[in-house]
Amino acid sequence: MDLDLRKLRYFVAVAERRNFGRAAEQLYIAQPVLSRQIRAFEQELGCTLLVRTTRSVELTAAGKQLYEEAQGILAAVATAVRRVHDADRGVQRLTVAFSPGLHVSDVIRAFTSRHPDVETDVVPTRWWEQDAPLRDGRAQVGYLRRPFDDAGLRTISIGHEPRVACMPAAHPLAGRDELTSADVAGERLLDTPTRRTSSLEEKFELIASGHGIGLVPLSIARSYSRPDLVHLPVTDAPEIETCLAVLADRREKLLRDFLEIATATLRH
Amino acid sequence: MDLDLRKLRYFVAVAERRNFGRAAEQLYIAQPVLSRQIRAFEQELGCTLLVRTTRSVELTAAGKQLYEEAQGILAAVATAVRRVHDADRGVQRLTVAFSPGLHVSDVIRAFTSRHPDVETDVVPTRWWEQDAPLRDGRAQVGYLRRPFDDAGLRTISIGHEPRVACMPAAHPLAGRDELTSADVAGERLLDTPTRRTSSLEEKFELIASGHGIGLVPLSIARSYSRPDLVHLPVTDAPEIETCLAVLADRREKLLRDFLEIATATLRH
DNA sequence: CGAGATCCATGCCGTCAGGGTATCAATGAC
DNA sequence: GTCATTGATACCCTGACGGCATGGATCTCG
Repeated sequence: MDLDLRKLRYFVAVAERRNFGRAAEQLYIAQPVLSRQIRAFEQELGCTLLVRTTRSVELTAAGKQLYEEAQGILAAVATAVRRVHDADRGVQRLTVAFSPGLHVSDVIRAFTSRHPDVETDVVPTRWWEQDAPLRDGRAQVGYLRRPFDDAGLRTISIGHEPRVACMPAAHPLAGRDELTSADVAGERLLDTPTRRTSSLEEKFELIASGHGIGLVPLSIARSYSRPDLVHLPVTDAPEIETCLAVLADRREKLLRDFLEIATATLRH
Repeated sequence: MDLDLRKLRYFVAVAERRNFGRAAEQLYIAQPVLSRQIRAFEQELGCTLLVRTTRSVELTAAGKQLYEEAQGILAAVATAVRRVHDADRGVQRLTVAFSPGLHVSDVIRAFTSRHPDVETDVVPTRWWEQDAPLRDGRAQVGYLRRPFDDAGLRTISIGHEPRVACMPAAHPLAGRDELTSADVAGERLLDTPTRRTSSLEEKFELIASGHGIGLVPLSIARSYSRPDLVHLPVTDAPEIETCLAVLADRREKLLRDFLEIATATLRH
């Protein structure tokens, strides 16, 4: 829970050198200090990180895991500090999250041409937690595909796309040219994405293995075409919605500008 | 640089409450302590985070930025601790990075059916730094599309895909049915992805605006089709390669198993 | 096999960061 | 003008972190 970054850095040094003395030297502290700190760290975490003999130091499974996690944490801290300094110098920054298959470059370009001083960045989301980057502060605005967890989010619909029904090639309906929602009403639909059952790809996996049929946006169906699946237009299905989303309590001018530019850009 | 997580938590508490007294109460420390800690934190960072009057506390731009960054950092720390405990209890874990447009579910499924005890996860990469998740420990194996920075990586080619030439609809060659590499030899090619100039989308942007033509994998071309771009097969172009990549010094059995299953799964 | 080298752990000590209490100063409410 | 609220300052104490000296274990080498 309460993890100390200093001790984490110490651990990383030992993990990389596999030698307390050299690590201590590199850290500009005395070796006994390092021994104690690492031991204290292990006690705080409640598990052994290193197997020491007088001749060797090896990582336990927990130690290996921690070493991997440490990379990301320390990198995140470093970029955080840099960005805070940037912000202090007046640099503005906007990060846009986008879900698989969505295109954001038009809007990013329009936005940066209007705000050349603002640092922009994009970050891909995972299909089953599209809202995560917005909620944990990695992004301030998202291009997301419904449905997603929109509690606490303000959303603006920015486009529709036909849904197509996706089913195994061997499915009774697969021979048809097009379907109506009445046709698919009797079928088992795979719609709600959950962590375990469906990344986007796994959704197609489930469909291919006969667990049901899916209604997916046309562009996604096109890019994920597989020989064992067929896609059929559903003539009267409600179109699928693409949204802009921001945290509901955000009111910054920069965000308003982005939303305005984004919605304006869309009507070509 | 050397950021203290305790102080970061303190800052978050104040940022959320916008009140030192309440924040201190929530943190179970005395209010004067909190005042001093925050001030020390500001001095360490070298910039002001909060504007205090006796009646109100407001965030500066730097403070807002830090608050956003803090969310991600503290979340990352929490999951790191959880994963270390899991690893200590013997839970194994494998995270697969995949570049836009690649499909990993077949292999993930095959792998999890062989190793039901192993926690698997996938993480999308950004087009212009496909190797990043491998290098910072967020993933142990990647499904990447060449070219990427493979220094220190071990790669296994797992597939080829035809390249198609992508150019503006107004381009002289756009009327042709297909091209040879001789046709594109005289053209300005946009190939190396760099941070500023090209996310995948921005690459198409550049192409559309006449900065050159691109050679892209067929499946990508299909999913990113736009009215102002045309895609033409290049009959004799070398096919584009999809790779598995792992850090060169990784030799874990789990990784070897994954690579084996992955290569076996691919030859259907 | 014994001497020396190497390496991590332990004991003991000093310093300073972090936490507590008491109190002041500034501001807004009435 | 009085009082409540809130952040800052002053002063003290405890304990974590660092240093040094040294012990104990193991490997190497003659």
